[in-house]
Amino acid sequence: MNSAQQPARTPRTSRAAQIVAAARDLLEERGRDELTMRALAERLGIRAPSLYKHFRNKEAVETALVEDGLAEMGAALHTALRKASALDRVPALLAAYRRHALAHPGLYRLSTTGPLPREALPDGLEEWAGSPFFLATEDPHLAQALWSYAHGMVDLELDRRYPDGSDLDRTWQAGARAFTAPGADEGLSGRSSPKP
Amino acid sequence: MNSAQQPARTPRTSRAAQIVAAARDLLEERGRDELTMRALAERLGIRAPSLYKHFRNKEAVETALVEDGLAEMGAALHTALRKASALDRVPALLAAYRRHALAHPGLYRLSTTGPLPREALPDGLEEWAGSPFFLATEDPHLAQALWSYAHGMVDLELDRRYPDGSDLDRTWQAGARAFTAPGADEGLSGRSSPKP
DNA sequence: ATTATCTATAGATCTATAGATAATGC
DNA sequence: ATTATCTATAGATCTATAGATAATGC
Repeated sequence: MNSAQQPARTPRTSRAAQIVAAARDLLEERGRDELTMRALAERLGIRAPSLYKHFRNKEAVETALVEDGLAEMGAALHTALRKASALDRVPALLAAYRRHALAHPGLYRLSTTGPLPREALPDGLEEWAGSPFFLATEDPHLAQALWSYAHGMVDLELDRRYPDGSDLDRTWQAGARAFTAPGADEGLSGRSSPKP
Repeated sequence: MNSAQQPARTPRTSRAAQIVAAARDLLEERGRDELTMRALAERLGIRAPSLYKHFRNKEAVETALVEDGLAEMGAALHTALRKASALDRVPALLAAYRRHALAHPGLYRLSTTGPLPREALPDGLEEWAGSPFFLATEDPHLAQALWSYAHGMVDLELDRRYPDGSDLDRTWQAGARAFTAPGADEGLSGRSSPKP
């Protein structure tokens, strides 16, 4: 299981890094639909066609953002696990997941919605980002379920799907309890082992 | 808790119903971005401006689809609960949720993604559709967590975010076990009660 | 009479390429 | 020399309104 090093990142020229930074600001401030090549250029004080000297197309800009999103979420989760006591791994992981996602909702959405451009991402990044869930539980299927739970909570919270007055802190707690209850970890003893 | 009658639906002229049916086919066959007023008209053999005699705008067509999506998911879940034995409620509910969502992925996505047009939906429909989760567990917070789990699983499955070779049947089982493990239901005795 | 449809069109976008010009690095 | 930027523009869309014409219901 990959808990060690973060995989190597795709190199970026400094101009490309500036463009990605501006794209990210735009994404967080104005949302995904308004992340257009025109708006991005305008924010950088250049004309849209100039962007194409740095990125092949719009998708390449988005892929760079997805890469950042996965890497940063992975870093947040690995850090949370490292700091947690052995008994508190699941709640610590969930808290870090929620905090990170809500702090960067645009990037979270971009990197968790729709098809993942796996060919264009660094090898191992996706697995590394998800591996904390597999380190926090015994059974890999339970790990996938836990990850799905965290994603579902964040997704619904970002979309304001919970009724007004919901006490989401307590809902997160209830989920954490379910995933750590005695017996949650048991059952079919892990025959097949899904990866993150 | 609203487990009884499905709330009254918004009335539709027969032509409006045909338009919604065509919109739904388009949504399932070609996806959300390709659900345009032009494509919809073309599928019906008319010109796009004619649609505006039946729906105020595109959003109104989408709201009608969301209404159908919630009502049908609610019906599927209520039926599943009704048929399940008292001990099997959680797994039965999860199985029905998954089956229904995967059978109508376009509609599922449309009705669970982005802001919900609550003002334009029938009163009580959203609550009724979600109430089965609250009937399947004791603690309302656990119910919200269970709902979130189901949504997260479906969302990631539809987006093919699980690694190749994942045995999702077992992942669903692991989650169901977690939410029914002894102790999952316990903890803070329900002080505040979120609604579905 | 009323309703459904049509044509024509306004008004907004977007992504991306081609080729010219300005700025920078050796 | 090479790289970054610019202007100009092709080529696709979309949603929605206005006003004319055809179809339908009393």
